[in-house]
Amino acid sequence: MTDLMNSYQILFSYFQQLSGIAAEEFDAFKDKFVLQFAKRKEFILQEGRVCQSNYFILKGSFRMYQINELGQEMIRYFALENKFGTNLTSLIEESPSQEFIQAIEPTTYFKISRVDFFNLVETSPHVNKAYRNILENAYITSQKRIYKLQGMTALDRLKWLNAHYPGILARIPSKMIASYLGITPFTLSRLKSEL
Amino acid sequence: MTDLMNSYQILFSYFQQLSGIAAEEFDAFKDKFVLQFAKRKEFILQEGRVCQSNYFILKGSFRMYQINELGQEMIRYFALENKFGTNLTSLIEESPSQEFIQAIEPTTYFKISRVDFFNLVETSPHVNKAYRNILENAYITSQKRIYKLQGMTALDRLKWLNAHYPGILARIPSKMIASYLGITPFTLSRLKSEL
DNA sequence: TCAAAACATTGACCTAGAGCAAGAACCAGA
DNA sequence: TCTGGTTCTTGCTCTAGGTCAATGTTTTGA
Repeated sequence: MTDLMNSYQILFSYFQQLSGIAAEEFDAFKDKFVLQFAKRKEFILQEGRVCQSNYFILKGSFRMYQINELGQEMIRYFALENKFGTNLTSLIEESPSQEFIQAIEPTTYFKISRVDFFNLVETSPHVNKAYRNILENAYITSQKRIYKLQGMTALDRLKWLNAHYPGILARIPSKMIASYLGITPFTLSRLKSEL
Repeated sequence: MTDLMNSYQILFSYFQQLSGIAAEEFDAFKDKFVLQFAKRKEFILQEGRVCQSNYFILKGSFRMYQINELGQEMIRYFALENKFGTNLTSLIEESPSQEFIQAIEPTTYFKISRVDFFNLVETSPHVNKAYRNILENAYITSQKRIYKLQGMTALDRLKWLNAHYPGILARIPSKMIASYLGITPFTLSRLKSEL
């Protein structure tokens, strides 16, 4: 099936860039990655459940978010095309997730189970290297986020987001952007006119 | 030298717990870790320089912080005893650090160069595993921090810090705690009476 | 041991951004 | 293509936490 072949090609390119893996090695494990589809607003992971898989977005987007004591959604991350995304904390610790993962748009993605994934990390030096890279980047991204969110005004944070993820304001609903930035949709609406 | 031996013992325990490494393997590379001392307020890393080493605290503490456009210090992390601490972003990317690392108290620590460290990560599966664990925890900690800092009131953040790092309020100067929590020392002073 | 400097507290203000209500514009799906 | 429900905007008001100034309290290093 051409579509699946093509999707594997995209995943292969991803691994190859991060680790220089050879096609033969990739072919040997690629079937651990299962192609999946999610409708708009479909939940991939519910709060309270242990995250069982790692996901690689082919087309569409996921959002990772929590709901706090006051019932407000707090978005931590938008997983866009060509990115792995999961609740790493839950996946690593096998602890109940405090996050939801939800498709924002109709989304095509690969899914690999925790067991298979960490097996690959342990047995394939190339996957190990790619995982290390994913972790390192996840960490770096989250550090940047801490520094950007703290100490900047809401307007500056918005400008930063816009510069860093061009086009995201057009693609993702404003209320989700607001949640990601830690401001209310009201404030965001007012700030957009100042951009 | 007893002191050095003892310090290696502590580092060995650390690695052993995370990876189950054997004493022989540890002994083969332990001399890559060099014992160092820093005076109170001594800088370990200056902003703008590429971070060259990873550090393991034996006694004392480091703080990692940035200075923003308005000249305010923003503390990201307190490295206490028995923890690795460095500017991972700069160390990994070999990019100029945007952070300072400074000893808060007189501090005894191990230092290992980037080259030696990543060599060990590549060649020793046990160190690789320990590094993975460090990265995973760094990531998890920073995720928690994002969720705690956003959406909680300043008082709740303070309570969280106090519960999570018992005794830190007595040990670390208030103005640093305030900076870590993203509030002013004035606000912290007022909040402490509400604890 | 003690002076100078750094740190902490408190009071009186001020402001960025929240909350809420009401209405307008925009979809998604049937 | 229409329609009912989301989403977005805008005005008004309110509050958590910031700023600044004045004063008291620790630290520390010579």
